[in-house]
Amino acid sequence: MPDYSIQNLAEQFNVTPRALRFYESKGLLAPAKRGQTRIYSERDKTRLLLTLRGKKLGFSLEECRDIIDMYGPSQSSNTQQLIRLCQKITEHRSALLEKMNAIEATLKLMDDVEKKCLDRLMENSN
Amino acid sequence: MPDYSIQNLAEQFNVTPRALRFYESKGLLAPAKRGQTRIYSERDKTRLLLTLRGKKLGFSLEECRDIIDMYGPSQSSNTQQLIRLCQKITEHRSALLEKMNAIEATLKLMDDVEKKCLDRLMENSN
DNA sequence: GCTAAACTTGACGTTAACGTAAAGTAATAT
DNA sequence: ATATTACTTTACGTTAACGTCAAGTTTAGC
Repeated sequence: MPDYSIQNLAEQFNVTPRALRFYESKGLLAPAKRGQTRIYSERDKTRLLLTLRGKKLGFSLEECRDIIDMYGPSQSSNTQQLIRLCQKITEHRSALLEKMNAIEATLKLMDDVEKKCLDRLMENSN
Repeated sequence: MPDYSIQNLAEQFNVTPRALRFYESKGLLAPAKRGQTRIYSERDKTRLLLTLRGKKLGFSLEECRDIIDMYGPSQSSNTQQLIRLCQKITEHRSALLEKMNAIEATLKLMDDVEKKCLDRLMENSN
């Protein structure tokens, strides 16, 4: 199982080591340590991927952490918590669907603008 | 054509008057003024909608402004600028498509987690 | 054994997106 | 006429998400 240095992982995802330490301080990552030095596992890599994916969608780091923590192998066989998880998933899903709608609306708008734009370019080239 | 007070428009979109003034200071809105008082038109309302839509998708206010300004009735028959606009649309579109992919990936992940969650709930209820 | 490179932990600085409080004005109700 | 209410500007406060030093440690090469 391949492990990564902080610099290496940072480069893979095009972020700075500072960001990785910051994410750790916020509970998003929890790399192993050999002495003082951080060692990132595949699990950390996956969590980082999910974090950045969440960020791209406009979620805060705290939201990302909560979501990722829940989706992880929480192993909570506790019925109450399982139900909570299902509820959270439903909430989160509708938030994502709203964003989808926003994207689709924007894409449509952009298509219109692009058409008008191209039309004018045609006229101008006469 | 219906105009809106700052309070009214704010309520419609569930934001604060402070936010509207802030958006104005950033060049996103430009309401008319009767004396000191702001009067928001349909155009302002539309721009606000687009702003909030952009925000929901994780764009900064500055990005929102740039995008909205370009898509607006810029009336620039200037060929150079029309070409720039088309390029910007292409860029922006690929950014949106990336977000779509992120959403779809997350939705899939959530479906998986939900299934496992429901499976466990079934077991527990035995 | 020494230096340079890569790592570490503080700690303060910065930007974005507003919140909030102060102090004044303008319209409206009584 | 006055009090309340809704608006205004100005300005400082706040949170998130890091950037940017400063100062020390550990590892790798020679």
